[in-house]
Amino acid sequence: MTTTGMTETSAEAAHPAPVRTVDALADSIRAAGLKVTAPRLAVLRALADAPHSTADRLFTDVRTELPGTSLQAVYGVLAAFTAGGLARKIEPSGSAALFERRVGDNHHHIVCTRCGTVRDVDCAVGEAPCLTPDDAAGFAVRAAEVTYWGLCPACQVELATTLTGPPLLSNKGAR
Amino acid sequence: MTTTGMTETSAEAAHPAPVRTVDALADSIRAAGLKVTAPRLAVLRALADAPHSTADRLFTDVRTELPGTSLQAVYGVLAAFTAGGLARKIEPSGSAALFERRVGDNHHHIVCTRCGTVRDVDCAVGEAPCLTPDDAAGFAVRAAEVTYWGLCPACQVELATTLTGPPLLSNKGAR
DNA sequence: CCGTTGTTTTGAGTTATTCAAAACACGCAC
DNA sequence: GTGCGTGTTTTGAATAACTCAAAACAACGG
Repeated sequence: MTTTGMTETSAEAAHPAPVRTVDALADSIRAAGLKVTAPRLAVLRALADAPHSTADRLFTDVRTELPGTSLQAVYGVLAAFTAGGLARKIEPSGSAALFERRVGDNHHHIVCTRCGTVRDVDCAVGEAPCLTPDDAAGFAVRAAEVTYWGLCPACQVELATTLTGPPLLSNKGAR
Repeated sequence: MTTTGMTETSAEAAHPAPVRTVDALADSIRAAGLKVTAPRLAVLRALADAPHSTADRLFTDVRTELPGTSLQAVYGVLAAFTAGGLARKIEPSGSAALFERRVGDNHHHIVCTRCGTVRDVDCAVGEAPCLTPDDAAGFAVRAAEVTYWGLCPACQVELATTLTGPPLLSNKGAR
């Protein structure tokens, strides 16, 4: 655990309400051309509950409902999901990879520099956003990824009140 | 070296011509409030020669002119440079951290999904670019970082001619 | 129900990076 | 110029986050 918890606490409804019933989850897994298995269902549900989670966090979550699961299984499931378009992998600088159920929309992320919390941010520029740099140096651009860095509301408050300014970035498991 | 050569071959003049004379390099190090040492000079010069290099690549480069240098020293130097505003660290998904001499301007990067080459891209939207998302979810935004993904000119050619397609370097968000 | 093929477990390896203690050296004071 | 204090670098080792591979296992089409 190099950096922070980089996860969401709980009630973190994504814009499109995430599917949670077992059969709905199973359906989306099947729809991605994958076999439906217990670990996959568990990971997908954990992902619905806590977007922007690390593999490790998902592993812990999954273990509570499916104790026999291995970490490698979680990595495998996430790789399959990512390849199948069921999930998206993001890798903010300084943190382990985070996963979220992919919405197909192209949204971006804002990361708190202090506590590591991640939130979704809709693309300001509409559909294909910053997708066209002025000079792409001859590259055929396929995708653009924007990461915003800043202070989350909670950390703003903490910094404002706590004039005794100690922490700043890389605080431990402050969930 | 998990991925590819994530570096620049050679003649890769950054927009503002990089400083290369020993005393100029020394000056900028001093200006950052750091002691001038041989490893630091070597790393800074290597960085001028090959922007977007990994610590390991810089280590190799530095070794040719300063054989006694340790990898940890390079990491230390880069950390000091980054903290002192002499260099910038970028971490494209799937690759080790890359370093470049920071220009203070806010430019972004385009990464080839096939060979890993990185180029600078000026911000299309002017000074403070995509810095203001519509809804920042209450975050105090401090910075925005854009990463473009696509095919570099060379790889476009290779893919076009080599119809025998054994391509693709663990392709990222190619959607 | 059965076999095939895709998954998961088990066990081990790798890479990029960080930590810590001791040797060293830059550059200011004298 | 020389000595010294503090910042650097070397040396040595540890860690986090993944990845690889072989064997056990289980979905699901027939």
